[in-house]
Amino acid sequence: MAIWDQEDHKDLPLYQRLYGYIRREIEQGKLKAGDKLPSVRQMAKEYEISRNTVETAYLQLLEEGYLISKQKSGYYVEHLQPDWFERKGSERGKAEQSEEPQEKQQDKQQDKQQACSPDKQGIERPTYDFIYGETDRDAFPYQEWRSCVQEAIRWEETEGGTYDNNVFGELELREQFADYLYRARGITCQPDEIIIGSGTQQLLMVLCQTIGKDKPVLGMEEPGYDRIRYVFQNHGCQVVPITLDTEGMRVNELMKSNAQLAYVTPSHQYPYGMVMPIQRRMQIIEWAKQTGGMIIEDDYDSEYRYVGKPIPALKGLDEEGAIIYMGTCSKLLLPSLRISYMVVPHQVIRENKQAFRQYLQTVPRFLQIALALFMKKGEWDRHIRRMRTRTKKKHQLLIQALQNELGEKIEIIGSEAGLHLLVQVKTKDTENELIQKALAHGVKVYSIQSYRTKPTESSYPVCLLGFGAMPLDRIEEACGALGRAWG
Amino acid sequence: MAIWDQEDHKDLPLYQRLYGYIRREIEQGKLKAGDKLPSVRQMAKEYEISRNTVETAYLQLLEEGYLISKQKSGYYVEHLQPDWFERKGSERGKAEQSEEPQEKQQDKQQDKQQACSPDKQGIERPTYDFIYGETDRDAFPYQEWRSCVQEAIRWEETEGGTYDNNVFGELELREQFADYLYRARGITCQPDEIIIGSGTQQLLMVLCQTIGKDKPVLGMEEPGYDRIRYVFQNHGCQVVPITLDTEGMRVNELMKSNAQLAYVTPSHQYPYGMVMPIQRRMQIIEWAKQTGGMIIEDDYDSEYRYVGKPIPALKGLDEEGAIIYMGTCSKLLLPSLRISYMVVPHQVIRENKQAFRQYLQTVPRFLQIALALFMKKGEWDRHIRRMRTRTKKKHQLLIQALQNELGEKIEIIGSEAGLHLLVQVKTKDTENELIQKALAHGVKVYSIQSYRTKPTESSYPVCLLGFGAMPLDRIEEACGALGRAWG
DNA sequence: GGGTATTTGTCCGTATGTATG
DNA sequence: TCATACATACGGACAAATACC
Repeated sequence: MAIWDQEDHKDLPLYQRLYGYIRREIEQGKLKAGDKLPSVRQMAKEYEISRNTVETAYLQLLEEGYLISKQKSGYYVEHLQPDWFERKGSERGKAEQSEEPQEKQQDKQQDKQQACSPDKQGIERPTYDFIYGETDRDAFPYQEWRSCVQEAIRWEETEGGTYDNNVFGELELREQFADYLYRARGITCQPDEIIIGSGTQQLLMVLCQTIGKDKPVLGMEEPGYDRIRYVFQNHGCQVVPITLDTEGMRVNELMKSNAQLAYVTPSHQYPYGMVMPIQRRMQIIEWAKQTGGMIIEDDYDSEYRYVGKPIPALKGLDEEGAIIYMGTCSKLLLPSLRISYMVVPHQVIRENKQAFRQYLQTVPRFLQIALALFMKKGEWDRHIRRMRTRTKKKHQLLIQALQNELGEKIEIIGSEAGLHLLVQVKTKDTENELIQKALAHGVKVYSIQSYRTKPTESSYPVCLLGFGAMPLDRIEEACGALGRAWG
Repeated sequence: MAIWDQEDHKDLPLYQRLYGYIRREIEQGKLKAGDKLPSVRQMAKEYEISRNTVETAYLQLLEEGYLISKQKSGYYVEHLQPDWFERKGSERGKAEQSEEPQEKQQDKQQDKQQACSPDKQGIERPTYDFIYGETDRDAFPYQEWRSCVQEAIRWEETEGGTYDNNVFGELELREQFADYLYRARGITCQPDEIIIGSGTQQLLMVLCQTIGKDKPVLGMEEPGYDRIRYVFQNHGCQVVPITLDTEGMRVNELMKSNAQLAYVTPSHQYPYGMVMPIQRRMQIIEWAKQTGGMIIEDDYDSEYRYVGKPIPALKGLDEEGAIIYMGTCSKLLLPSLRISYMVVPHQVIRENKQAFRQYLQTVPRFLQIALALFMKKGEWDRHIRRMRTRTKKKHQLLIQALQNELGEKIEIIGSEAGLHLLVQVKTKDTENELIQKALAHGVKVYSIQSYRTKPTESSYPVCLLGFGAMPLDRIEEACGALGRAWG
């Protein structure tokens, strides 16, 4: 692998990548005016590419004035006017500011409503929407899905007896989940420990109304997902915010609280994105052991990891049966499918069986069957692979584009996994101002204020950018607009 | 015969077989990271297939991250992440047995657990099952339903924008419900007063956590549906049982209680089946007016009425906005579809909008669209008529057969509507003995004990017979067996 | 160093069999 | 029976990358 190849788009033609590399070297001053480039033959040999490829790149640079060629001597870097790049940037900056005055009212309304996280009710559609929680519907294998659904309905018509109906969910699907969790997340569990439900909120409601009744104090990451917090609060739980450090939830704080339940996102904290390292994991399990508490692990994001090894679930370390694991199909398939699941330790199920059975299954049966078929046929695994490669590209491109456009002005937080990242902007603007400015340039980014129980003091404002639903080919444009908005 | 063809299923498409072959080669390490694959043309020539077939296979591998492509150079094997799908569930199969030899115990437990209503987990299937809550699947227009589902998925794929997602449910479906409620139930409401949810329990949970928070005392019919009562109780509501007379809930009792909420089934009380006459209806509305209380009207059964005029919903009389109406598709279509809805008065929605929005919609979107299509095409109305005549026949036959077989020994309660009736047996046997005797003759009938908060004193035992799912031509046989069991 | 032929990925339209209504 | 839609399979054409002389 060549040096100039590393960070670039793999799908560009060779000669263009080489061209881009050399151009950047020149623009960044690593190659100075008058420097001699390696000969075409040399370059070709070094990087094991054809001479013609090198030459095409050189010729393009020649045309654009980056190089000059001296006959029978070599290619040399041209003397550039010093402020050339700057001018290019500044002209663009001014051009597009005239767009503001339309949408202000709307957004003020929205702010009031924004007790809750991103609302999809927005009336006017921004040009670029970094929404979180939607998926890339183009990547979804609708064809296979349709055929699975068809097959499932047919199955229910002909073979689906009345009697197999199960409040925990269809056995076939629970078997598939158990198998997947073992293979991909390092969790060993039995199908009868799995409960299926239509969304994490709904499953948490069931938990609150069963095991949660005698555990009314919950420790939750601060900041953390508001829609989760509301569920607990609306059940009369006292939610104790536990702050974060770089390793995730501060278990020391948890220890000092009188919480009997803890809600954590160890694989990829929401929204900050840190991964809980092994020591901290041991520590929180130790907390559960000492206090008899239960841990709720929300693995909402697990399919998306881009660097390093996949992080096994916390649940994989659980030997005491103190962890309830929650997974979802919303991020991988379609959020509108409404299928989630949780793994509840045997003993907990046994002790609360009666309580769990009070609640009817909420996921349509044929849908469960359809998903089980989908998984059985390998479409699930296939889709994971597909989404991972697809999303990885977006992820890389987004980070690169952000750095190109805003460079030193921003810091990117939580960028190894998942479908979102945080951007901290080094500015005196408030978060709201940033969001408004972005919107004025047609870019919608999101606040994380509703994820906090207390407003932030100090430090620079932070915005959330979800890129799961953003088309690959619009990311650069979107970041360009963002650059103009904030630059 | 190609190599990659040997062991594979012959029925798979060519490109998928090639895809699977190459994938296995990579997973087994025969093709290593960085290896170059034969060019599309080479591969095509070698196996005598079209280039595009090869290309399709390569593209799929590309999407899923097994390969990377270098423009005009070739396809290469990607560096795989170490242990994502390595663990093929070999060990897992064995683990499953470690599970206690529980199956049998379970059922003994179950009898005790029957704090909850009929559980569909029963292992041995009785010859005749008067189960309640299932529908006649033979009557369901699967053909039309499949096509609606197909169309809905296709719609979501092509036109289903991200932005119309609505926590209350899809507008199209809410419009259809509003229209139906007006035509069939005498209810005038706006689509934006309707909230869709996956079952009455789930909708009640949302209610409990929103408007129910400051109304913690609920009056409920005694006896009444246990699964409803649990929801309220598990939310910390105090459930005050209000006894019945022949006109339904005794509103006088409700007046004397300090309830701020009342749960009623005025069209067809569950399980006793009486209809609340107009005077009583006025009375309960008056109660709401005086106390500022809210009424929850559960119209679970409304489509099935066999004698006299259809009874309009209580909600139709509501001028104060004090009634929340609940309807469901479980009884008419399939219970496993999990679609219900409620009509919440404008003012209540307004006052609690923020709270309602905390909860994501739980019914899959495509399913909502499918049902909306189903209704739009007139299939819903058609199906209602079909089911009504069909069920009416069953209903008449059942009553006649019961009287033939058991005549004076029994009294039939609540037999003008619905999908179930109660049979009171003039005997010294206990309810449990009756159920056991019936079961010994292959007939399963159900207890209503769990619907009471206090056990019955006095009077003869009562059993519940649901006939919605019982085939017409088996009713007489079933009653014959019941006659032998109890006669 | 230059020119040409070949290989390569990619995009296009088209024909066939099948399932559905 | 006919019409439609769809997945599958095929070959032509093009431009980029490479190989060869």
